[in-house]
Amino acid sequence: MARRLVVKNKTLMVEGEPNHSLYVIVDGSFRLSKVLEDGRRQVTGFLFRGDFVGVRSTDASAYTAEALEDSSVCFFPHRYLDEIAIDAPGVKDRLIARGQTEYHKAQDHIVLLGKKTAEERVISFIELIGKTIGVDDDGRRTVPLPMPRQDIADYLGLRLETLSRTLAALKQDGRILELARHHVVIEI
Amino acid sequence: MARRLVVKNKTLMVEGEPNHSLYVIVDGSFRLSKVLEDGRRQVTGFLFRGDFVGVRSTDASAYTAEALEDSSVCFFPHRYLDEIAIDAPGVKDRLIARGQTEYHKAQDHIVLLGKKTAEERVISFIELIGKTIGVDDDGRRTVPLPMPRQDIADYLGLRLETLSRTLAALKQDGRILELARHHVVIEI
DNA sequence: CTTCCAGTTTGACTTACATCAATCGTAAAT
DNA sequence: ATTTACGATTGATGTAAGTCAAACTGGAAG
Repeated sequence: MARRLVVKNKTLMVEGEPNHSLYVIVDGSFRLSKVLEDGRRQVTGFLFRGDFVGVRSTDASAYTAEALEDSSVCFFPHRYLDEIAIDAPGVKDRLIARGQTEYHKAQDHIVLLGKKTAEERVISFIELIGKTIGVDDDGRRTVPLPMPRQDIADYLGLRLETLSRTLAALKQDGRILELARHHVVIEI
Repeated sequence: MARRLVVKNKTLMVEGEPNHSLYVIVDGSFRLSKVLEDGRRQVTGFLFRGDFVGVRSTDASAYTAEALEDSSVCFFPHRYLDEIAIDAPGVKDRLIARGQTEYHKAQDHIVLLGKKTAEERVISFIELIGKTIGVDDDGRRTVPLPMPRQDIADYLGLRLETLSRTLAALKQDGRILELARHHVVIEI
């Protein structure tokens, strides 16, 4: 099981370029994104400790994966993975299960983008990140936001000004207890 | 390989209810959707001949799958599928590959909802459906639209009035050659 | 400690799409 | 052949979010 360190803003995988390894995030966080020809960027997801990326070998990755902070990953070249799978039959079942999990997350993202208002999107986002990497203490949950506002806006399909105003409004009426650049605190 | 007929508007699988079979669409078409508690509905995808649904056994399906027209499917209960997979080792690889394909389609949908204008969404939709079930003839592609306008609007994250106006505008400036309830014709 | 500056927030104004409300078209029922 | 009814279209108006622009902030560098 080889390890690799990925420093902040470096890519693990680039949209359109080949990738022949499966990665598991051991520590840190990543942003997944796709860009349209004219440069508009959509952030399609964030990865944290325990998440997978690169489940299939491909000559043209569907998205770019970039480190939001200095991070470390485990990687398995697919050609070795096939050998492992022969000895450990459960591996493929777990890859299928993982793929379904990712697909279901994508579907939730689709619902968020298709049907929710700006306020609902921001609340859903905080809850989503909070569930994954939030830290609970005394009825309060501190939700780290390792990504810049522009990334959150691009994930939520909002302009960053709208995101900023929405966060301010949520703080204003007490639905966010504490609001800072790299974290928010909410009630559980 | 058991067959099953599904008449128009009947469900193959219901959000929140258990499902223990893998289905392959043999003929016809299906709509995948999820609803929020307040009834807002997001159509997350459409399935056509050759598509899979129900890749994993689950006690709570992530979405509802309904027939857009009288359709037929092949189904494999997962408990039999495991036996098949032992004899045919390639099966699981194909399921993993199929899962990735679905995930990539979901990512394209996310980009559409997050970054595209109403006009771009409608054009992307027609091209997407056209690639899958369009019929080409003499430089023209007839794209069947087996689903009602409301389904298309819910897929594109638009109101149906906006969809209708956008289609009319595309017809107006010749980007759609022919526009009818159940099909459009475009240049290839 | 002070300056710098990218990231963020706030303000003023605009717009794309939503909403509300008729009206139209067409395929099925009488 | 006429009526019905539901899906689709069109029209008038409203609004959430976008755009453009200026001001603020807090960590990094000197």
